[in-house]
Amino acid sequence: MSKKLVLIDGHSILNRAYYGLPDLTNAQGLHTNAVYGFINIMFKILEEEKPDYITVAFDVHAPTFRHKMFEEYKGNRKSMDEELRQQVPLMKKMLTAMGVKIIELAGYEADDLLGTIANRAEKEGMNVSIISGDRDLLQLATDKVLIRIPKTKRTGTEIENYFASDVKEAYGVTPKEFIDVKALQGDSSDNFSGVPGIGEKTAKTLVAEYGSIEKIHENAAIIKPPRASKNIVEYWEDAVLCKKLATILTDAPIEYNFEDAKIDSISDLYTQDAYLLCKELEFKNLLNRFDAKEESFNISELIEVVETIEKADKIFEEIKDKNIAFYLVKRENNSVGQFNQDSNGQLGLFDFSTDSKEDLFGLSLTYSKDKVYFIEVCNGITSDYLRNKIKETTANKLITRDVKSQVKLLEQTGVLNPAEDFEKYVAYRSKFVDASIASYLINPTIGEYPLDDIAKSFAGIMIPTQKEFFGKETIDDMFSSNKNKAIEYVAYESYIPFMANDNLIARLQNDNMLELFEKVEMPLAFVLASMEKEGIILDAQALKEYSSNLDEGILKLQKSIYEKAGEEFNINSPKQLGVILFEKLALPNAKKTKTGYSTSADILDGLKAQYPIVSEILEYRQLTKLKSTYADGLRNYIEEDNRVRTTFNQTVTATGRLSSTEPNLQNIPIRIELGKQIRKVFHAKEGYVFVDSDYSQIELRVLAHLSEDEKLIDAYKHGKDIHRSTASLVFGVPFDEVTSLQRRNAKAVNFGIVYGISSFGLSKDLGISRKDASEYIKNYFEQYPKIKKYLDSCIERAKEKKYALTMFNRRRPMVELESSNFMTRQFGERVAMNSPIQGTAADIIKIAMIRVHDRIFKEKLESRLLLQVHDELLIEAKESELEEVKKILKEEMQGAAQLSVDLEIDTQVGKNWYDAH
DNA sequence: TTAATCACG
DNA sequence: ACGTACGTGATTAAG
Repeated sequence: MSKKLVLIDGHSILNRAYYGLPDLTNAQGLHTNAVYGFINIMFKILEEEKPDYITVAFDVHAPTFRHKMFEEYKGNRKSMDEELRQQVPLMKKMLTAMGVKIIELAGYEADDLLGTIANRAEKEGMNVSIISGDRDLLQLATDKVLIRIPKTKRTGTEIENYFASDVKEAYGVTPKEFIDVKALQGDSSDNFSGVPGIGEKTAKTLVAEYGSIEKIHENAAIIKPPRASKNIVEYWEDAVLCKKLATILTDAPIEYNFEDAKIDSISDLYTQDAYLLCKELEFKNLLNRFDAKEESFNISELIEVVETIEKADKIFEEIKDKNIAFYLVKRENNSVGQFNQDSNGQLGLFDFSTDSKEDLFGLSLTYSKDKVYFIEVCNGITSDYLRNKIKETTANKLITRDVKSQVKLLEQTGVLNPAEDFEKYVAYRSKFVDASIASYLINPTIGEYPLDDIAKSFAGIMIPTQKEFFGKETIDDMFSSNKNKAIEYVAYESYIPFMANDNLIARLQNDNMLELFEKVEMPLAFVLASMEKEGIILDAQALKEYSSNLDEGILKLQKSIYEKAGEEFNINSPKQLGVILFEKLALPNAKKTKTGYSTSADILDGLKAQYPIVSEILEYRQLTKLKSTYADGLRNYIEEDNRVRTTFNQTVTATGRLSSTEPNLQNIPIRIELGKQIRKVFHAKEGYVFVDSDYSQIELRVLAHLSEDEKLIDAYKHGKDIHRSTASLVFGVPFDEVTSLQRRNAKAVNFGIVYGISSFGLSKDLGISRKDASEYIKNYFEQYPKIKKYLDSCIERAKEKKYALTMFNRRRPMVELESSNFMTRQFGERVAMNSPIQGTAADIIKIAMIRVHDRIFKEKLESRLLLQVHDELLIEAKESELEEVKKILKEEMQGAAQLSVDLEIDTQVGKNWYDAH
């Protein structure tokens, strides 16, 4: 049987894959989509054809012979995207790792090499498949050489196949004649124009009839249409050149030995090197193909289930000052309780009733690389026994994942009270290492750090994702349906952090973030655990009344809007609303979004003065927002002790800020009075008051410090109104004569500076022309030259280092700055300016939180930190401790960082959050 | 699940 | 000529 050769047009397929797939990047920010797509196409072909030989041809970047001839024609050939360019060497590396033969030759395009090798192979009696996205290659088709063009469709990759007969059938000309067609017709992508007046159709007809441009030329006198007849003579020299350009060489002087391209089976490609590279590039799906090659890692061989207290005791005794990794496995159903539903299906109060005294399934414990213990809650091994053993252990480090949840489980019964022995608490706290927080610091732009990612990136171990492992089952389900499998997964929970630890710490050290990790993020997790456990009182009754009051207004507005619209529709649907406003009522200034008209507040704002229906819609939106998100939304989170407990997420934001979910207590209304009223339902418990402190303009102060701009520093040192001071400088008026409009504009400029200013953004915010906005910015930078210099340096440094940096060495990887897309690059520049400022402010308040929290415990106070809202801390303070708490907030918030300007805070006290802010 | 909108710093 | 302010999360509609 004849042998089979697969030839791949490297750049063409890489290009196809690049444009056919969404942008993919790995944790290091390498773009990988083209490589990924290429490999998928290649394996699909290989599996289908099972060839004996495989070779990939690439263009050489130096100008090639044919390319040189094109040069004058190809002046505007589009340069390759940076994201794609980066992937060319990566692709070659991957192919080399897989042992796939690569050919390239200076002076020749990949086409020429493909043509040449195909020609030689055919002469040796082989069958050849050429894989390319480029139809020019159709000229190479014969009855032994198959041209295959992959098309990426929604349903997957489909491939068009052409032997010589198929070319004839599809295009009406033979492969050789195909060249002549192209010579006449020209090629816009290669940018040569062919013979004027001859397009696709005429070219095909003529070539089909006469067979070549030479024959057409000979018969020029009699061919139709007349303009073709005339032009073929007039532009004959061009036509000849075009034919030469369009002809793919089949005799390039390439050294090539078929034996070098030989593969015995597809599995030859699954090498260890390729495996490691796929792992580095995070090609998860591809890794499955390597299963056979991979030395299989099977955790079940390492697991020992411990079911007696004697054995458990012995294990804990063995631990001296080793590192251990642990993970307490919670019973979801029992420990959390559940919401009751009322007759309307509304979620109501929280039910804490539970059948079992035990809230844990057990403890997953690792302290060496070849053993994982699962100590099960049974036979006298209680949940509290496990908690106490962890708390009392003399281990050096306590490695875990999601330390905040683990700490909350450990403190369930309040065994370790920081107030009892503060020093002991701090020593205990400093032992913890959280693998997810470490991963977050190393790359904060991912937002989630599942165990399988940590395993892959830092322990070099492939494990299933949680979803792959559990599917739709919960851990509780699995413990009852397939206990061994459940134990297998929770074994990973301690084993992976244990195995990843050294790499994580080394990486943090290498990136100068070990101090940030140990002194800020890890202690902060304990502070957050305490805050989450405390919760905050919400008055459900008051909330209900507030909601009913909103209902009245909403109904009224709804009725009036329907009347003015002349029909009933869903006001909440931007789609329906857009049609009513901009089609039925024909309002001006319609702006399109992807799906219809934009009905956002900034569009509607411009129309509300002329159209009463618009202001009613805006008001309706306000009221329904307040009702659904806040009045009714918050009510569902009230637990039976009247408190709401948010979750603070420490590993989501790219800048280092916290976020708050379920419910989000960082976006409670304040800007509009009606919304602000909601804060009255957040109140302090009996005998306590709220003390609320917020940093005054922390981001601008951070900017003053980082930029060392004397004028800004000076203004703060003299306690000047900063926006007025900016207005005075930017608009060139004496400080005392600044108008309120000037001050407002200056304030917007100051905000803009922090966001990474653009004239467009500023003009939109202020409703002024872009020209005026540019003028403001220009003046600003003239007055504050060091700020300009500083912001420029942020971009420069980010470009050089590929990350932005805060004062406390927090990093934000920056991939946008290298983008080929203008918009993305601009965004990258704004981010490079904003991240150090927003991030440093985030660092400072985190430090402040730890200091405040620790002072409270050191002084054995009963006041507690409840909430953080980016630049604000809310404390529930015992009335008798009020003065001390105010003192603590002032000292610890102001002392959190030493800047060249003082950190100032504003503090207010009140029985509820409305009065305290 | 995604897009649009709007609440906060 | 491009088409944007930085960082979040919840709700709703609609595919």
